[in-house]
Amino acid sequence: MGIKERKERHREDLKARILEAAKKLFVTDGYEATSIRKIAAEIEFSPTTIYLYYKDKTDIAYALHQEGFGLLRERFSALVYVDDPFERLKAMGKGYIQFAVDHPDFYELMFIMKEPMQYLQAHHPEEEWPEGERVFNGLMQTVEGCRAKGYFAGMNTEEMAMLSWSVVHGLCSLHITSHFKHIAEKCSEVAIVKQDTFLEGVFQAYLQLLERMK
Amino acid sequence: MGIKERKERHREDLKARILEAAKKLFVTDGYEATSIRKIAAEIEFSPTTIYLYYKDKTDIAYALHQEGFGLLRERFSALVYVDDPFERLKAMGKGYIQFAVDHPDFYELMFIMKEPMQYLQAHHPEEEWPEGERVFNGLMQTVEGCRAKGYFAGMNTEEMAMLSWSVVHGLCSLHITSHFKHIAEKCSEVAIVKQDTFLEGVFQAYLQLLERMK
DNA sequence: TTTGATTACTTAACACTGTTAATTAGTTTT
DNA sequence: AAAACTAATTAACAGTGTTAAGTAATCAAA
Repeated sequence: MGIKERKERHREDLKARILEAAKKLFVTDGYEATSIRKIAAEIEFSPTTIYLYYKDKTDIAYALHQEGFGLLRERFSALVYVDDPFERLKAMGKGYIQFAVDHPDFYELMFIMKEPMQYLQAHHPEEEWPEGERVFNGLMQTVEGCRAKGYFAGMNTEEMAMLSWSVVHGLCSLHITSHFKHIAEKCSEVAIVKQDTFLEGVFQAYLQLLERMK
Repeated sequence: MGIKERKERHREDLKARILEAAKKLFVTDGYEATSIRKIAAEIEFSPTTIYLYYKDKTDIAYALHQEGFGLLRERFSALVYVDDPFERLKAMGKGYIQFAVDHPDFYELMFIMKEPMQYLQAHHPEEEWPEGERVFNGLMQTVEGCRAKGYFAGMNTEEMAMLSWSVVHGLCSLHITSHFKHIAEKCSEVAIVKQDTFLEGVFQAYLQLLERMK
């Protein structure tokens, strides 16, 4: 029967198919609504089969978190051709925000939720979040490049990189959790029609601050 | 009609007792682990009784969210005596961060989780998050005061206030979700021993940026 | 005073959730 | 052919938020 054929088809990369199904449900319904049983139904397996390939739900969450970082790095990879470090820093910020707007669910899993980070701390205590470090190192290099060109005189590279991240993360985080919306609507009197325009505006204000740091 | 009033008082009392029990469980076990059944057990009532006083769990979440804003405003109320607006802006940032460190669970409910905001949007669509607006207005006034003293020339007040908020929220958010930790530990080579010191350091870096904006 | 309505609360149940133990079917190895 | 190993299953546990239906007690009107 067809059932047997299906079982034969992809048995080796069943782990990959589980993640694929999880991702599909996750991007449409969100993480909380993506249950083990729904994932199992999607790939037409028993719910408990999932546990033969993933330790628990946070394990899947971490795998999706990694997928998200793949998407983010893909976006950032285009920016290596921006020679001027300060221009690159600006472009990274813009790209980061755009990523959060385009993939709010992934962003949530990567930077807002506690789940994957707790999983990491519990199961890989020495590995220290490689995905995050990799991206952060890229940011640090760019900040370092800015300093070499005379920007951010007398400031610590790590702290400056962390500050840059905090600004854009603060914006993205408040945007996704819809805190931003409530405030932005109130400020609409000053010709701020669209929410994204305000988001962009605040980021531009930050760039103005940086611009004066040469 | 004295009886009716007494009954009403009793009713308000029970509603308050439910919230009190919820808060107790919430600060010790966190929001997710605070179940309706546990709250009910705490006040020795049936679980369904909760629903006679609160619409659903998000209703309780919003009430706790309001409690949190009470604590935050309490903290901010001491800062009205800081006359210089720029000093007050700095003090507000420091106070905000300290609040997040002292009450991470409340902070999460107020600024990180989607739940209470979604509840607000669903049940009070026109009220527009009064707690948030009230605090944000205080921030805007302070920024306006800074501008009056020559700071932030040529910059929009709303955007500048939003930027200030985003910076500290970004820091607090990444701190609470323990993203910060993983990065901070990596940067420990540069004599950054404690996590809070790094948190403070990044905030100081932001203040340095602002300082040069006069 | 008795009847009927209202109030405050409870019990029972639904439809889920993540997760584990025990069990079956199928394939290898001995 | 028997034993061992593997992959997937069924059944079950302990919990979740939430709703419908039922039960006592209290109140107002006849």
